[in-house]
Amino acid sequence: MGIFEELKERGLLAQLTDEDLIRDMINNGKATFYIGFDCTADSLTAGHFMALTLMKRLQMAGNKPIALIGGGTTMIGDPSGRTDMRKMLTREDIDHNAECFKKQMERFIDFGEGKAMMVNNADWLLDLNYVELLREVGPCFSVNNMLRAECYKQRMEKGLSFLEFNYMIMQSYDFYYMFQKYGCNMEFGGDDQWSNMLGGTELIRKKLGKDAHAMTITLLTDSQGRKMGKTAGNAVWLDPNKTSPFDFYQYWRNVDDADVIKCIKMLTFLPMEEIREMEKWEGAQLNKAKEILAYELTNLVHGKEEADKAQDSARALFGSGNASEMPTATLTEADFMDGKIDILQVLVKAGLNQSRNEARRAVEQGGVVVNDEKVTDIKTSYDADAFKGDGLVVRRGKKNFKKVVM
RNA sequence: GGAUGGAUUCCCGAGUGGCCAAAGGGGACAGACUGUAAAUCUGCUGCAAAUUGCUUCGGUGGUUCGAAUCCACCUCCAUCCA
Repeated sequence: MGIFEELKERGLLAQLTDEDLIRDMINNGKATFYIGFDCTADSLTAGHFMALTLMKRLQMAGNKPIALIGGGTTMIGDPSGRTDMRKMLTREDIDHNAECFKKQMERFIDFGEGKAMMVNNADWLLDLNYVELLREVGPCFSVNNMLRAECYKQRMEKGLSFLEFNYMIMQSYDFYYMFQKYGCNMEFGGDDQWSNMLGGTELIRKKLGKDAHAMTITLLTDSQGRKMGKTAGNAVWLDPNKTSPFDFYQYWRNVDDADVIKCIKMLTFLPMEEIREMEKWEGAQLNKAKEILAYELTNLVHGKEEADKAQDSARALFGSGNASEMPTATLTEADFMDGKIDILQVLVKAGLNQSRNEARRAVEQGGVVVNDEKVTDIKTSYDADAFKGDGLVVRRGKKNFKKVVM
């Protein structure tokens, strides 16, 4: 089975420009492909993770990946899949974000000599001359066609600025540029990128008379059709300082029954034979699959040690036994008033609640447990001594734990 | 440039002088039931020194005992005309 067949079985492939050609290319390691990453934040997210695994899979099959950091395109902002305009980022922010991306990718993809490349489109986009660019690529784009593209259609109602409208042209130019400079003959991207990607292949065909290919990855959505990799509107980050390995583990441990197998297929490197077995599981047995999914992904992103710790903690907290490892919050002298701190303050300081009002509600509704004892009085307070040594295990709701120490 | 409509809390959206921290829905959160799942039911959803006080309805000023609501100017957005 070639890599193409494997990708297909894992459900990763969405749209392709030419199935037979692409199969031949990637199965025989003839592809030099790129995936673009817009650096809108200072860490990659679980959403980018699938693209990273895809790069890795293709790299293992002998193809050469180019990770394109969108230092230039981020200046424009991609309107695809958005109902409103993105916040404009400054050049400094973008450069900083690009640096962060780079570090995170390096631990995942082998950027050794000739194996993979990382480039930043700021290097060629920022110095473009407007009139020259218009004359060079402008005639190759039909506004009529662009407006028909799905990514712009959605925005016709809410409004689309000229700035964003140009995003497709910038992305197409990237492909055109790298095709010539690096022999990049294929572009990968999320399914929402399809129209932008076709813009690139068209441009190459019109300008150079050559064929380039594009292929999209199925977006990872849950059974309700929502994009995965977000909790309450917040992204699940790959940076351990933004999303702790424990929380990362828990995110995947908590996916819907309906989504586990799909996630295992698309995101892990477990062999398909094993996955086919798991597909037969049902009911409570799926909990086992969720554990595997969470462990595998935490292992890939944070390493074996962190994955073990996360798994042990989770098992201890939700089963029985002592949780030696769990997210910890540290109090300081300043948090105490006359040597005491009340439960609401503890919840807020531990980051379990945003405000004292929220904490108050949690207590009143019976959702707060300290060292296995339910707290019913919002006036409950603790001495500093209580946090010395092992500290207190504070729980808000069923799944939020913090060990609070001094 | 002109005409019209609009901006309300996390999102959608009601409210057109006091009864408004602001209906209703969604989401989020908590409880029950479960398998750390889904569905369902219940509660809850600005902040705080908490039977009270403070801040919030695009922005700034004004009218009024009292403004999300009325007036002026400004900003942004949509639709139609150029």
